[in-house]
Amino acid sequence: MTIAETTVRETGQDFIRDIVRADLASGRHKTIVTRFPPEPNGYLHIGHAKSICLNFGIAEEFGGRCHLRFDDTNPIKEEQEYIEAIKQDVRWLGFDWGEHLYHASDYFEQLYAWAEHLIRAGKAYVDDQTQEEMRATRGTLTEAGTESPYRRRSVAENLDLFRRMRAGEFPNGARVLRAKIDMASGNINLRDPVLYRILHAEHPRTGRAWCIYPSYDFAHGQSDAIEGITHSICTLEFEDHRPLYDWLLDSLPVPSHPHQYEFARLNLTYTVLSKRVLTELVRGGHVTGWDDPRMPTLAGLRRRGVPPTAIRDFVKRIGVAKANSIVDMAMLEFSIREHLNKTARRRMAVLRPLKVVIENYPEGANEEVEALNHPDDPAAGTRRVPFGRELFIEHDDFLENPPKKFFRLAPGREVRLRYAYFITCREVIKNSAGEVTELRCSYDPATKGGNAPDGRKVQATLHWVSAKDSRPAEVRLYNPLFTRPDPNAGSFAADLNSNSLEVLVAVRVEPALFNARAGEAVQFERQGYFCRDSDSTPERLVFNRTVGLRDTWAKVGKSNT
RNA sequence: UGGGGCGUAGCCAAGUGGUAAGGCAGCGGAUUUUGAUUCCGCCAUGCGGAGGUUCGAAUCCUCCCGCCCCAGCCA
Repeated sequence: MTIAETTVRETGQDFIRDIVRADLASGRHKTIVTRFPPEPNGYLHIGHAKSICLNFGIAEEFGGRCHLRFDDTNPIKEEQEYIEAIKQDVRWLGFDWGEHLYHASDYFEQLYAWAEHLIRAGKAYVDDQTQEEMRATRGTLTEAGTESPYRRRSVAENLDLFRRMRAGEFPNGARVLRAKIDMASGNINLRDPVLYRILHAEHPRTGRAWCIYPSYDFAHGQSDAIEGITHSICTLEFEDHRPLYDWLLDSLPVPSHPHQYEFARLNLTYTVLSKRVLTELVRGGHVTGWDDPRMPTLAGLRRRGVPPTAIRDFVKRIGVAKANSIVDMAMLEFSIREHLNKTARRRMAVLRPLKVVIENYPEGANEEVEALNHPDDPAAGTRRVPFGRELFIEHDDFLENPPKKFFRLAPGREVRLRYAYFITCREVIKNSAGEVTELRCSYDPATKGGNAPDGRKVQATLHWVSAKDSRPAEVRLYNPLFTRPDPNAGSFAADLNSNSLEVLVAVRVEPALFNARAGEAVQFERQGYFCRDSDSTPERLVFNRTVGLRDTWAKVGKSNT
């Protein structure tokens, strides 16, 4: 493959970018304008990240622009809190809408005028049927619907009624404005869809100015047209709304006629990406909030320590297509580890401490060893780590009766303490329950720094902390929120993982971690990537495990037992 | 049984008539003061199935099978 071809691949190749490229080449468009149009009724999640990266990414790559537009047409569900959170999350992901921040509600007056235009053209009418009557007359998937008795109202009567709807003369649900299309269409979206409904409700932006609100279908395409969007990209479930999208634009004196393209939304194993379910997880107290580190929300991923670049890399890797799919969580984890491996400073922390006393180490001696901050990046420098007669090592790193391929500490066996000395286990101390509580070891002063002058080798290198110089901390380990790779969104409660949070309260961390900054990723050597949680106080450090390291031994160990 | 889509490896995904990219996972091996990282190698005689067209088919045609979406005054 030539360098040129490689470059093309790197920019990301998918059917939408193919269309954009072709539209540019043919001169159909001079500049590309896309938009990311969230409804402010919840927090953004990683599925939205796919859409954000697609829309802003295309704008970036082709020298166009991408608008951030809040699709705020349903005041009952929307809140200002969500608007602010969404803006923060898009920025965090690394995208900038510049001056192009819009709201569908900015266009309410224009949209209203276009509704009257449709009425005058005989293409819309006020329907007095109840919601139940409308449902009954819509027909079914296989049978045509029947026309409303109000469908043949005069233009004058429709106009009068619609104006009175706007004026607030009628209660919620009394009447709607409907497009007059085709009650027998195979496409149910074309069976006289509702364009406006009466909603006496406070809107986060327009307050009480309106008591009728446009439906998604009436607002979306026209908003696109007003903003000069060239490519209106949405998910697959809107595919059969496209004929309606086009019908409206063709029927109205809009300034442009954008085109809608659909792609498959993201699904992730062991995860649910449905705003309804995420909202229920929060409201039902199954998680601590929208930013709970177990949540697939951008706020949750951020708090967990996932870098935005890892999310962008992940999105690039999964591609954009029209086939429904479920992406393996391992792909996301790979992108996170890949980024963190390059950037995170290395530190030592013992998650489940086991005391080690070095019997031949001088009582009361003070010593520090020099440790690398990053093994592959000399520029990251080194730090001093206090060593001492009493240490903690990981409980998992000792086994009294080690199986065949266990390389770590065992009675009589010698291992290396990273950056320090070789030690040998001399004695195992147990409590009355027979549990190992302490190890008595000896060290070889000649191995300082971690190498034996006589060239002898050890099979394992362990992380450790000094007992008196380390501090206690809390560590939160996260597991998937769901027990099944494909949890049922309809009855998610049954698939909830009761072990999604594991709290370790007796963790010991080295001094370099005492001042860890919130949001700064560190690697706890041999454990994984962590970051200080916002729950931390000066007295009590709390760390989140972002993701563990790949653990080949865990697999070997499992198949061994 | 209506309309709209989609089926390429365990999971994503390129491919648009010239003989199946890439990534993740997995499996071997080398290096290693993280059982990490890094590096090397392996992993679809096959593209939902059956026919057909063609010198040649994942790509074109026919029929069949499977999966997803649509019957909100949600988006």
